Amino acid sequence: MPKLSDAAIGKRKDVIEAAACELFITQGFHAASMRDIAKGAEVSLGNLYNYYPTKEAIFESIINGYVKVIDDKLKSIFAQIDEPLDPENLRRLGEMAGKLVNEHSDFWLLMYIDVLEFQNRHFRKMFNGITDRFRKIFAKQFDEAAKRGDLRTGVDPATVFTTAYMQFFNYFLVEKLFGGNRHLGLNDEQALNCLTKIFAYGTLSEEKLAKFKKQANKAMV
Amino acid sequence: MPKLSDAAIGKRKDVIEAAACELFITQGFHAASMRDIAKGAEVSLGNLYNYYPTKEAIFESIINGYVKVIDDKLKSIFAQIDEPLDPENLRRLGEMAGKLVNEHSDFWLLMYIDVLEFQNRHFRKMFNGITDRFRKIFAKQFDEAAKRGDLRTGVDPATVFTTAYMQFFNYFLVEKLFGGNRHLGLNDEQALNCLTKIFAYGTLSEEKLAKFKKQANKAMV
DNA sequence: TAAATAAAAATGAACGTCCGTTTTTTATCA
DNA sequence: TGATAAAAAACGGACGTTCATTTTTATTTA
Repeated sequence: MPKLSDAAIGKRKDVIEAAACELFITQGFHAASMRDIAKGAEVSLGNLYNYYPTKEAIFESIINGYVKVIDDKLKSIFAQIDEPLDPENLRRLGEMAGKLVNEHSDFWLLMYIDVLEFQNRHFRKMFNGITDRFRKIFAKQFDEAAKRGDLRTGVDPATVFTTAYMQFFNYFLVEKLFGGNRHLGLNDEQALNCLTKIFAYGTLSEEKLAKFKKQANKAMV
Repeated sequence: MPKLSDAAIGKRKDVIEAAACELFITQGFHAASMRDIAKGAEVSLGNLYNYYPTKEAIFESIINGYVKVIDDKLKSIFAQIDEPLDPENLRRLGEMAGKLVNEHSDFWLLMYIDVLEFQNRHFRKMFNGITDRFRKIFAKQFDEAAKRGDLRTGVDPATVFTTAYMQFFNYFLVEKLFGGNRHLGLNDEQALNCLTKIFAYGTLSEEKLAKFKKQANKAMV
């Protein structure tokens, strides 16, 4: 048999990784067996080793692929946010965080596996210097907001944005994976409004808030 | 051999659970073997089954014990907070959350095991109705704060408090378990100040804030 | 065009080890 | 001695990985 095309190999790997991921996130890394992965991917046990040297290599490949997917989604989210400190945009950030969590909760389950079984070796970089990354992404907007005096004195826009970002993700993760079940006593819509409000009032200057109140939609205020 | 005293049995169980916990949190539930648990506890493999019917029973016993410990610590934390919406007290809540996370990160690792391998069966109750629990705990204070007009209009004190509570824990968990390493670009002290500030400004009425500013310590404003 | 070739891919049995649990044996002390 | 605890041995099965073998198919040859 001649060598398979890269595309064919890639396709097969996708099938294997989909099966493996499903097992990893439902039972953990060690509890998922190579036999079950093979069965799920409709590949023979031995053939798995033509595609990956070890079980851990499958795990790593899944993560690397997923990190790219999520990174891209995040980039597209940030690209949609022209004015990161505007309450309406903050709220949209929250909305999109919710969508991401609900559509890709696997990603965070893999992260918990990594925390537990690999000391978060594969995901550490996601949190490292996250504030500075936001500072770069929104450098222009943060700068202009500061010049305009949009922010309360002593408030660093990048830190605030990161805090809001983390809070949104944490809210939806608790709801989705930890059995929160309306843990704030609100539905998602209301919770988003509430969180956005806290961050808006918590970080914007009185002048900016006044401006915003004028044009705000009712649900927000 | 005569029957062991309950105290002796309890002591032995503590040793077994300590060894098991150590293994669970470093490698996950399935990767930790009964043989290693026995070795760690200096008990024979077979003898483990005189104390626990199954491996999962060990896990459950660890969790039940830990939940009690953490619940007690939380209760004592809340007992120290006479005025939950006062910025200084919010900050102290954050401090104590940090201490709890750093001293008992095992607890959250066990929670991640539970999320992964048991759909969070054993921990769900921790998040269920958490806001309403705070509403009860601080019923008097929230009521009086509302009467005094301490809060911005439309802000529910219990929700706000829960939000702050979650944010503090999440901050320290990211730092401790997810490789955050000053992910807000601040040290813990500064991060606490920043988070407290956001929540204070985000939720307190202008009058209350003015009052607070007068007597605030410098670091906070 | 059809058969032969050969390298790659796929297979599944086999390996040695370890798993959770059970059973049997031994030790202990009123 | 007799009940109980502890240790040891044994159980069947599952684990990740290896490997000799078979199957597959693009290319070469006739």
